Amino acid sequence: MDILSEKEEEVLNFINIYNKKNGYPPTVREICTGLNKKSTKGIFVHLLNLERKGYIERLKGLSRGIKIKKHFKMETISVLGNISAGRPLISEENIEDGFLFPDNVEGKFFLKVKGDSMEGAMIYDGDMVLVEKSEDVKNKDIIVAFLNGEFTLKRFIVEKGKIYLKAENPKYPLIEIKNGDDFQPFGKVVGVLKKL
Amino acid sequence: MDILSEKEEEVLNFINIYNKKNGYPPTVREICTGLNKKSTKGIFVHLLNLERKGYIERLKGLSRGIKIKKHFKMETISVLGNISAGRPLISEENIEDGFLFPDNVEGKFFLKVKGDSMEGAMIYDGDMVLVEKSEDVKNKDIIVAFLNGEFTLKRFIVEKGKIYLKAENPKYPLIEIKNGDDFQPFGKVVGVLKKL
DNA sequence: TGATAATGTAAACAAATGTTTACACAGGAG
DNA sequence: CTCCTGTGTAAACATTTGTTTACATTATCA
Repeated sequence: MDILSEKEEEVLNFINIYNKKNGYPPTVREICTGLNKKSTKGIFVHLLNLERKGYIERLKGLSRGIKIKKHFKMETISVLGNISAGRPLISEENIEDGFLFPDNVEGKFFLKVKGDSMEGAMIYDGDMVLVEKSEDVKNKDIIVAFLNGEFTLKRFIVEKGKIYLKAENPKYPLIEIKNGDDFQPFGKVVGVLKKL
Repeated sequence: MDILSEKEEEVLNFINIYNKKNGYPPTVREICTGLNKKSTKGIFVHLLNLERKGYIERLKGLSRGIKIKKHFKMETISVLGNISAGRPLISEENIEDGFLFPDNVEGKFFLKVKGDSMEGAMIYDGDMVLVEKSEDVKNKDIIVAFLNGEFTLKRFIVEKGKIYLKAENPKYPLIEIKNGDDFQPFGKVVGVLKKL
């Protein structure tokens, strides 16, 4: 990735902070006043450079049309279950197999765990698992998957050409994925959040 | 809080989803096309109502000047340590007493724990504690505090009129806060995120 | 030093966008 | 039915804002 000039760095940083504070990106003029510039020209050039170097994306012509590329953005993670007004994105209808399941959020998000099937992996009832949406799961990952009409949280096991879903609790049987099964990995668990 | 009409609910929801997906709020016209309306008038009225009822804040005249009030917004939490370009908000200078410490984020955020002083509370080296910024801490809360020039993570204990900071590990002594101490609670730990 | 690039000021232009006006239509309340 | 409210279309208007042009200033470097 191309290196940034001091000014470009300053601009990128300002956008990041502004975004964080206000919930939307600044206009070119807002960046100017924020950085004590009297003309938009310089900032405009910096924005072009930041785009050329791959740090941001510009939606040409649109107001506040600045998107900081994922890697250079202060990261945020969606927290579910907090939509208390409007038609909830996480509704009762989306509770499948003990999980609160989102239907609209990209990237990482939390799911609330119900049940004791993963206690062996230190994941307990009421914990929030941090899931990274991805269909590319590897052997021994703990994954969220869609299996025969239900969502489930299990460890993904590949052994001797066979695929298994394993609960980390001896109470529950090992599940083998067979040819006729409707199996679709949804994402992998990358963290566990315990509420205190 | 005033109740919303079906249409208003629809608009609020659209804004929330749009915001989540794009990182900035929609324009009035974008809401229109999103909800299959050919005129901006209806949506504009809904926005006025949403503001009057306290669900959103409007920055009059500004493009994309819609802020969803905290309680009605899909919540996001800041994750530190991911600022990999620009002048980092979390810099080496901010690592105090084993914590990555933010200097710019409001509300809740994660701090990375270094050390074993809170193992008794299931908080281990490398975990991320979710901290809610607040100077109002209660007895037995696990808190982040500034004590005599350093930040520290301890359990806050009030007993017989005395204040103590207690490490959840017998290796470390109980600390009593005395009159001359420079003690300032910074926030309370409301969760622990373990990376898998 | 002098050339060149980077950065900035000032001003103008065009597009995007918030806001308003005029009017239409449907449904409910009196 | 008639009035009122909520919602909508269509169109115009004013401001905000991205973009461009012309030129000045500053920094860098051979």
